[in-house]
This record gives sequence, structure tokens and C-alpha cells, in this order.
Amino acid sequence: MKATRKLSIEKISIAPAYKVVSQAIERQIMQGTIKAGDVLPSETALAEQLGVNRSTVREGIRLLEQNGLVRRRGGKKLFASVPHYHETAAHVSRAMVLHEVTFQELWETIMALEPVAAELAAERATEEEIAALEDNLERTRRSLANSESLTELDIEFHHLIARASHNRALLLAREPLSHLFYPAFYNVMSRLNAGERLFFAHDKILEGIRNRDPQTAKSWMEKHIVDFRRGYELANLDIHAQVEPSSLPLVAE
Amino acid sequence: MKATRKLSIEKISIAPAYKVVSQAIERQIMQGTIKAGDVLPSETALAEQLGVNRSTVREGIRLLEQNGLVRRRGGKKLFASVPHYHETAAHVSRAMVLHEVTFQELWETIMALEPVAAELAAERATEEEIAALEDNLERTRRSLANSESLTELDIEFHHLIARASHNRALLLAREPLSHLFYPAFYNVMSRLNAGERLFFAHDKILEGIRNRDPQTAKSWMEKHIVDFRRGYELANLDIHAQVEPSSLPLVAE
DNA sequence: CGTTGATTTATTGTCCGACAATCCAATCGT
DNA sequence: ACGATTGGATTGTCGGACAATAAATCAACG
Repeated sequence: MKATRKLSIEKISIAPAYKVVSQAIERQIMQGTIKAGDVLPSETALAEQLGVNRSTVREGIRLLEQNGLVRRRGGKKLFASVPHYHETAAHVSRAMVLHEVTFQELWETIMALEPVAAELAAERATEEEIAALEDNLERTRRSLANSESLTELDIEFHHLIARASHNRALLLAREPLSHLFYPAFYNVMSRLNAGERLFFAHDKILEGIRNRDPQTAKSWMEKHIVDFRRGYELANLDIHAQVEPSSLPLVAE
Repeated sequence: MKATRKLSIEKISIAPAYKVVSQAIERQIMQGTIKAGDVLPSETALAEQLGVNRSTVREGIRLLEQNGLVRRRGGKKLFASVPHYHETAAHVSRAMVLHEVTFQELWETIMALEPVAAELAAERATEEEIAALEDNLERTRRSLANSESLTELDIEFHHLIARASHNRALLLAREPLSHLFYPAFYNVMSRLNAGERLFFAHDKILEGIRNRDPQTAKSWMEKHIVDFRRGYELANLDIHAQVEPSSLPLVAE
């Protein structure tokens, strides 16, 4: 940059310039100097400001881009941005797959989160959110035969509930888990023909939410999740099997 | 628009080459063609294989690098890698801060996770893990006066319990939350002098774990988390305040 | 023969310059 | 006022260059 502050022969590894560039911009975004939606200077301008070459700036931008802190809109301009929750969820999903998390670990965690989500949803869901849930339920009723859409509808149902909980931390924590359940869920559904039970449980949960009855919503959600595990075992699937990456793209927006 | 005689299938923008490069490598890693620890070809070799320029390869590598799918060791060689859980946690933390998650949301979520973690830890903790928890407790006892170390020790305690739960999904889900609690926790500690209560609760939780008594561990953890919230309110802090970014680095390894 | 030290080679990080495609904005024609 | 045109700005990609340094190779030495 400008001042040479490298007098001491510090431990090791001065960060490469592209990383410094990325961190410099990241700091400004985190501090609020740059707000989401702001358009960033052009690459050449940044290169000049930061005193590095454009190629270096580009590499720095790639880091931010992958984080979702920055994205291109309209193909040209670079905007600061808040990471979309499904990008974040995808990161976590991938990490879990690579860490070879088992179905049981997934289940234990979702079992901790979903009932709370249902409980909070019963307290806070807006009319629109309840309508969306009812729409989902209706589509579920019409898809009882089709394992594939049933699986997608179930994932959507739980996602909608998490949204209705109005708790973004919860939403962000459960999303990657839900995503990873897809393959297991599909397996259970196509082998067990458990559509009726699923519909019934969803109906009860939604009833609890509609009636602003957190306890009902919560306990039916618990039953629902427990039931799924039983189905998993009944379908002769290995509870200690590693979760597979789901090719299903995370729900958008 | 359609004045040119280009084939009309041109609508969707083709992904830039650097993204294609990144995805190509990512796919190989996810499929297991490349396993964690493998050393990747040099940039020039990759450029040749993929038929693009080295600069383009570099930009692609940056994407993977930020994801933790790939990292440099010894400053030269590029290794495939599994994302470290604290990298993933940092992603999520940042996302939550930028989404302006409130303390209440954070609390509700951690309230769902921590008791389950304690419960599972009581069932599964190894002797080493229990020893580490006891060591932590002892250090806590000696730090009752110091808010700062108390905060760090508490975070470590909960992290150790999550580890002892032997559930990596749970570990990964709760880590970013725990991290974000740091500032709030420090505030409560330094205003309320609640070290004794904290120590007492930790002691009870650990007792439950040591005695392989999941219910005790779980219910004391519940009390502990509820207690923290009460402390937060007693300290006159706003439950709906946005969480701040913690400058505390995530626990390493 | 194994260890150490010197030398060569390979590779990364950074820079420079170039160019086509394309988006953006200002201008122009009507 | 408004649509088309044009020209500048910007991005994505390429090619090449070079210093620094990690890795590999070889030489000397005990």
C-alpha cells in the first residue's frame, strides 16, 4: 500500500495481495461503509485505489463473489450484497457431505429444530404464510401417489414453516439439513407409500399453526419427525449411512 | 433484439469460464475422484488440461479456495480439502450479521440446540472429552472475576459439549450461533457478575454428563440457557438488538 | 551410507498489455 | 418526446513476463 510496516520479521506468511484486497472490501461491507445494493467501483478503479494490478483485484473479487458478499447484476456492474440464505445453506450442505455426516446426525439435529420452528410459526405466522402452507397442503393432497413431488412438497412445507417462524437464525440453521434429507426422504416415500401419514401430520401441524396453538403444532411436528425416522428404518435403510449430496437445487430467493 | 440471425437459444447467459473451471474441479472433489489430501496439478497444467488461460484457472481456484474445498499448504502445492468447520461457521456467522439477525432469534435457536447437545454428550462423551470439560470447568472456577476469560471459557465449554455429542451436523449448526453470542455474553458478564451462577450450571451439566444421565444434563442446560436470557434482560440489553460481528476468531482446528 | 549443503527447476504471485463482447450513456434523427 | 445509433467504459479472457520461493536434484562430507 503506502506505509511499509513490515519491519519485524514476523512469524510467517504475509497474506497474498488478492486476499488483502478481498479482506479490505469485506471489512468495508461488514462495517457498513458499503451497504448492500451499492455499486462498487470498476476493476480498474479498484486496482488504482488499492495500488495493485487489475488481475489481482479480480482474484480478490472472486473470493467475495463466492461468499455472496458481492455479485454481478446485469452482467456488468458489481454490487455489494447480503449473502442469499440458500448460498449459505449450500456451503453448509457441502461441508456436511464432505464431513461424511450420517443420517442419524442429521435427524437428531432436525429433530431439535423443527418442533421449535413449528411452535414459533404458530405464534407468528402471517395470514399470507398460512395461506402458502395451505396451498402446499392442498398440492400435497393431490400428489399422494407421486413420491418425487411428495418429497419436494414436504421440503417446501418445512421450509415454509421455518419462514413463518420469523427466525432467520433458525431458518439458516435448518435449511442445509432439510436439503440433505431429500435423497433419504425420496427413498422412504417410494418404498413405503407413506403419503397418507405425511399428509395427516402436515394437516395437524398446520391446524396448530392456524389456531395459534404452539403446543399442538410442536408436538405434531415432533411426531412427524419421529415418524419419518421410523419410516426410514422400516424401509430398511441404514441409519448410519453417510448422507449423499442432493442434486436438487436449493429453493430460490 | 432478434434482428440478428443468431439462434434464439442464446437467452441464458453462459457461465464465465472461471466459474466453469471451479465447478469442474468441485464436481471431481464431490464425486470423490479427487479425495481430500490429494495434491492438484499445477496451475499451468490445469490451464492446459481445461484449455483455458492460467489467469482463468487462478480465478477459478479462488472460488474453491474460499469454500475450503482446496487450500495451499507450504505456500506452494495445492491440496484438495474438506472445509474446516470453523470456516463454514464463519460463513454462516457473517450471513447472520448481514441479515441483521436479532439476539432473540439467536437465543431461540441456540435454545433448541444446546439441550440436545448436552443430552447426546451425556450418552456419548469419551473419557478424554469429559476430562477436557473438567479442565475447562476448573479454569472457569479460577476465572470467576474476569469477564473476558469467563466469556471465552463459556464458549469453549459449550463447544466441547457439542463435540462430545459426536454429532457433526449439530456441531456445524450451533457453532456460528455460539460465536455470535460473544459480545452479548461479555456484556452480561461484565455487568451482572454472574460468574457464580454460570459455574454452578456448568458444574451441574458436567455432572449429568459424567454420570451418563442425559436428562439431568439436558435440563440443566435448558436452565442455563434460560438463565442467560434473563441475565441479558436484567442487564438492560435489548432483546431485539441486532447481533454484532464478533472480532473473536473462531476456535481453531 | 546417511546427512547436510548447494544448485537447479518448477510453481506461484504479481504485473503489463491487449482485445472482443457487451453494457451504458449520451447523442442524434425524427 | 422517443427510438435508434454510436462511442466509451467495463468485463472476461488471453498471452507473456519476472521475482520470489518451495521442491527436487545433485554434490560434498562425515
